[in-house]
Amino acid sequence: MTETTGPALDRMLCFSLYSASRATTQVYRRLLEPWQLTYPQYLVLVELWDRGPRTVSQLGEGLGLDSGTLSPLLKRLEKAGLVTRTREDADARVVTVAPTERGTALRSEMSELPSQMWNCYGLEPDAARALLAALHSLTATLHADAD
Amino acid sequence: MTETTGPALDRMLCFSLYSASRATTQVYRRLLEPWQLTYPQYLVLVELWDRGPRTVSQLGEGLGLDSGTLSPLLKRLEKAGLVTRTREDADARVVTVAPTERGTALRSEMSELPSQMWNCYGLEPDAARALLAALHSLTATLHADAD
DNA sequence: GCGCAGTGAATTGCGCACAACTGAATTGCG
DNA sequence: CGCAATTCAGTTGTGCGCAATTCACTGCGC
Repeated sequence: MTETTGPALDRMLCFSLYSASRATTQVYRRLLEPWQLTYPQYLVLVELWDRGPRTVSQLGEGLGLDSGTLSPLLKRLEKAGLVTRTREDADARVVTVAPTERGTALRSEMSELPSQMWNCYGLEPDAARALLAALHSLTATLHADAD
Repeated sequence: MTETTGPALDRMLCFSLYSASRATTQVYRRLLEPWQLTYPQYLVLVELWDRGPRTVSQLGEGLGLDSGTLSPLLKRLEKAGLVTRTREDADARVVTVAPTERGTALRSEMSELPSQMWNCYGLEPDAARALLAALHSLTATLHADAD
């Protein structure tokens, strides 16, 4: 039988998401420690590896973050020598972010990371797919609510 | 057919959790606005309503937060007149947090909030239960991994 | 009683998130 | 062309998260 009573927080979906999300970033913190990267910084690199050079807006679109979060984060990645930030000639408002050679090299250095994470999750492929789909759908619904 | 390719971030469970979690707190931000409460502050109140006065450690246990997060947060709740913080006579290291009359009154004022959230999620009861269970299990697994 | 390891909360420092704002650059419209 | 509206990145300010440290207090052994 599934619990329908019990601690209030355990019945709140928001709290389950919040807890699960923080639990994953804690695992990432450990895995990313050798590269001195934070989890959001890693996400930016994943996006750059996956899609190539991106403007700040495009990164914001992909990650759901605004310039208030990205600008300082990208500055730190630049300082770490992992990305370059170049203002476009054609439109001087736009800054394009591209991985440096070192930034690109990390892709293969870190290639085991995703499978390490899946091991940590300990989910069957079907369960993983179902959870992924449920979360995408939920996020889409919530973003739609926001209008 | 389910996508097995596509944007890298969309295949990462961590990112789905991160996105979904931020999407829920954004909805909460809007719903909590009338009371000028943040989502973590609301969680503290829920815990106090559910379990009665709690020490800082107990709150930390329940929410998975440490004193570094809770101490300033509780100070803000105290300043807002929603909780009291009293150092125990029996053990002066311990601080007990209790809702004030106003803090308790909020419980009924905000009683519609949970169902409003469930409406936003737009999930069938079965789907909601399944998601909740999957997330609890995942969080437990990840916490176990951390050892 | 005295010292001392251990505990509980608070503080410090850093990096997100996010709202609000700024300022430069561009677009579009008359 | 001229200029107002828009766009893009960056800045500022607040509040988490979390590691590391501090500080007061407790309890234990002697």
